[in-house]
Amino acid sequence: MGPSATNPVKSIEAMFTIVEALKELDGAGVTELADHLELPKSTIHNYLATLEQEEYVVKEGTTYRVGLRFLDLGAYARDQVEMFEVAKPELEHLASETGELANLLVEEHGKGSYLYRTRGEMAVQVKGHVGTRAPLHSTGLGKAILAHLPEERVEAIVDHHGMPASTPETITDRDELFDELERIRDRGFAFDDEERLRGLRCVAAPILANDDVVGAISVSGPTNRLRDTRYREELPQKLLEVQNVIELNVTYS
Amino acid sequence: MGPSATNPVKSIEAMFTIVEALKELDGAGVTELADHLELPKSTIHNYLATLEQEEYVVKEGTTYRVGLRFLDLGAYARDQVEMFEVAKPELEHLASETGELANLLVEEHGKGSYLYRTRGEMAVQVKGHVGTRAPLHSTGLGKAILAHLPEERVEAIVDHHGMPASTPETITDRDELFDELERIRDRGFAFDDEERLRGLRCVAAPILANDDVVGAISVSGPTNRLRDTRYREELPQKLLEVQNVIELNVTYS
DNA sequence: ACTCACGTTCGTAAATACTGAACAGATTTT
DNA sequence: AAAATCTGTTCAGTATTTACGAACGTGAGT
Repeated sequence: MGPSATNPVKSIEAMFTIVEALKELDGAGVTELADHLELPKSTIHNYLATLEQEEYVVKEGTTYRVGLRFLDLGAYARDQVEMFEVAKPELEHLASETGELANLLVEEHGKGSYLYRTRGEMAVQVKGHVGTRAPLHSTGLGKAILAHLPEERVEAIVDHHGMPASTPETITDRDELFDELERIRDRGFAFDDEERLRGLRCVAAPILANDDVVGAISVSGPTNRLRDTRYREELPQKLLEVQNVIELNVTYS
Repeated sequence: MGPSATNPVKSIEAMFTIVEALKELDGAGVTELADHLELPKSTIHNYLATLEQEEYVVKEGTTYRVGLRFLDLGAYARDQVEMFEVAKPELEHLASETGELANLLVEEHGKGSYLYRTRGEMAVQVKGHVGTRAPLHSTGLGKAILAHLPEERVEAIVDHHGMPASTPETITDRDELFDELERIRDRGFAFDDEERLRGLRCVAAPILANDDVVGAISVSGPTNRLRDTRYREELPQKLLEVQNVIELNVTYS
């Protein structure tokens, strides 16, 4: 799962530490970053100057910021996911029909990456932007994916990432997770009842292409609006219709 | 414009060369990349292994691909641009009202970065994804931005990037560009008559916040559909309405 | 069974990145 | 107005680290 390089290029590790700190701090100056990371000013300066030269970081006066060039690479990576272009309009349809938030997630390095999120009329304000990574075991989307991954991969993922609780409802027991995954396989879709965020429910379905999971889609909204038959039947049905359309278009293209 | 670091970290330069090659080749193996970049296999291997360890590159069997983690940084950088959230729904409105392609561009490092593109019913198929970078002098969006940048910055940008022709219509003469920029300032918006792509016309307007350009919006479509009063009056008017809404929301927020 | 292509490991020579101290601007304090 | 204190930046030497070729391991194809 977490393959560490035998001869890692340390400068690259350091660089990402710096860029991620720059993100965390919402931009920072040389001194501020040096203090934060406990590294010499001159070192930080060299890295930032290099990153600016490569145009991956922007310098505004005395503060450095994460640059848009990462969006070039990131959006490229997203477009490489075949399903994305097909799923996008379908999710928009789903969001506007349900009025809630519709999501698309894919697995990478044992975590989930949101490829797309689109809001319906009444949708909750989303916290994480596109590209955000989330644990698989504590989201409906993630569970839908795990349910269709080979068992040894699921084992490996859980071994490596653990099962940290996001809310009191998060599944933190291994056996319980495997039971849940079986239920999801039987049922064809997953529920997420405040397992990731308090007050947020979610219905999710996997996207399969030739028996391989390529991602998952979901609709999420506040618990008080997602309940009874709307939560249990209506939304799942709408979701499965969209799932079907996407799968058809992905498989034959 | 192109500030080269005094003590650049060469490994970082090399890393981006490798990642960008990986993008260009749409994923590649160690040997293929080594041949392409004329570097030893073992070197490439160390870089890719490091990038994978940091989860910025994905390994599928024997080929390495640009990973979605770049999307995390990229989407973050995009969300940092205040105007983005405000402009997004307005552009969607613009696209659906005109049926054409609506765009949002900001300047960074003397180039334009597309932050958002959304298609109306009849919109041309876009070639570049979000995040793509384009020259400023040869696009309507770019010219709209240049027109409101301090003259010395425009000089510096042109000095550094030159004025390469994309089509026969591209402005390649410095004086001609400055004349055009003045026309754009007087008029309040820019035309792009196949200067970037043959057969594609475009109307663009700057977004100003406290007299500073923060970006530009546009509508673009095929020349045969964008002509006469639709091109000269209708679209500009719609564009300026949207510009107005965005500027109001950006300035007071 | 052999070959060929691939990715990977390893040890070392040589390049280079890291560092603290000194420098240069800006801004704030006195 | 001078001084103190921020800021980012430069510099040069050493010690680390990277880059490299050759050898290795693995799997596919013949």
